[in-house]
Amino acid sequence: MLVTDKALKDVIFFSMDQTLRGLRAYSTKVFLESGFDITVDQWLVLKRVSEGNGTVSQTEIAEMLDKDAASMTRILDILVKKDLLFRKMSSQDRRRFDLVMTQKGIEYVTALTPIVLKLREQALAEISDKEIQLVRSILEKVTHNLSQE
Amino acid sequence: MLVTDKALKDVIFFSMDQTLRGLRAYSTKVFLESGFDITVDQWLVLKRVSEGNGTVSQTEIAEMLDKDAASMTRILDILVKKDLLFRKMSSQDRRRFDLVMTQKGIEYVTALTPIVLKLREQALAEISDKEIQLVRSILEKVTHNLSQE
DNA sequence: ATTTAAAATTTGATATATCAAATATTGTCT
DNA sequence: AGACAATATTTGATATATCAAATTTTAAAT
Repeated sequence: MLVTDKALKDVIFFSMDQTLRGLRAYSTKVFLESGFDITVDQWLVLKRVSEGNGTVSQTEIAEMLDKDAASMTRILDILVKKDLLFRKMSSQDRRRFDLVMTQKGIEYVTALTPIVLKLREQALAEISDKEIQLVRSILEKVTHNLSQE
Repeated sequence: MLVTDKALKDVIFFSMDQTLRGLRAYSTKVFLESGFDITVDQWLVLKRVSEGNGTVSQTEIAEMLDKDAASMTRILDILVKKDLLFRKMSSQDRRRFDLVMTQKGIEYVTALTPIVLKLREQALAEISDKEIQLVRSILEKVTHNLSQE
């Protein structure tokens, strides 16, 4: 039974995208209001760098975040320009850079981490772990469905 | 009880984003392999135009798709350049353009509509309507949670 | 009828994603 | 050692998103 055309609002992927865009916009706004001029993507990168301070390369961060190497170069350029981290050439492998936090970068991570946790809590209020698990299993099914031939 | 830091893969919003990006990339690939050089965003716009052929403005399409007017201008520029639609000045309101399909645009929509339905079916295989409803209700909760103060 | 406010579209600036091509450096193979 | 493949990063082109400012036209208010 071929489903006929649906209104966009009934397409679950459209709703997902809308919700995510809303969360992204809201988070950026909260960051800004808290005094931190940083986007969500920049935050994700900064946080991963801070977790492996001085030991992770651009490629490694890109893999963790499922991002393109080219995007990573550009996001890092911005974080460097904002004086939140810097590139240090690896002594073992001169192709790669180890990413190192600046003092300001560390302050950002220290201050933003609890803010991000609170944001997440707010977004997931009244939603049980069981429900989240269900959503996760559905996402996994979708990914699996697309990888099949 | 303040949740401590989580690995990214355990953050449900990250997983959602990953799944959506995968679906988007897969769809674009299928479009291309089917002989249609069009992105998912361009498709969404073209489809909405076709549904109100000659009677909808840029702002109206932008609202339906929850997009910025500036983005809409640029996506339409591309669709015009690809000869899939054109802008016709409205006789009632000279500020606005009515969007009109070209023959080629109509052919694209005719051919792509069943492809998109099949993609959606594939992505949602083995997922029940009940599960989709649950995901939808959770997305609504999230959106609601963010709009509260 | 003027002034003023609102609406539709565009444009410029900045951020991000993806793909392909280019560079520099390592690793591997024989 | 020398050739060739693989890896890390960068750069250019194109697509999209968001914000702010500008333009044109219409609507509203006095």
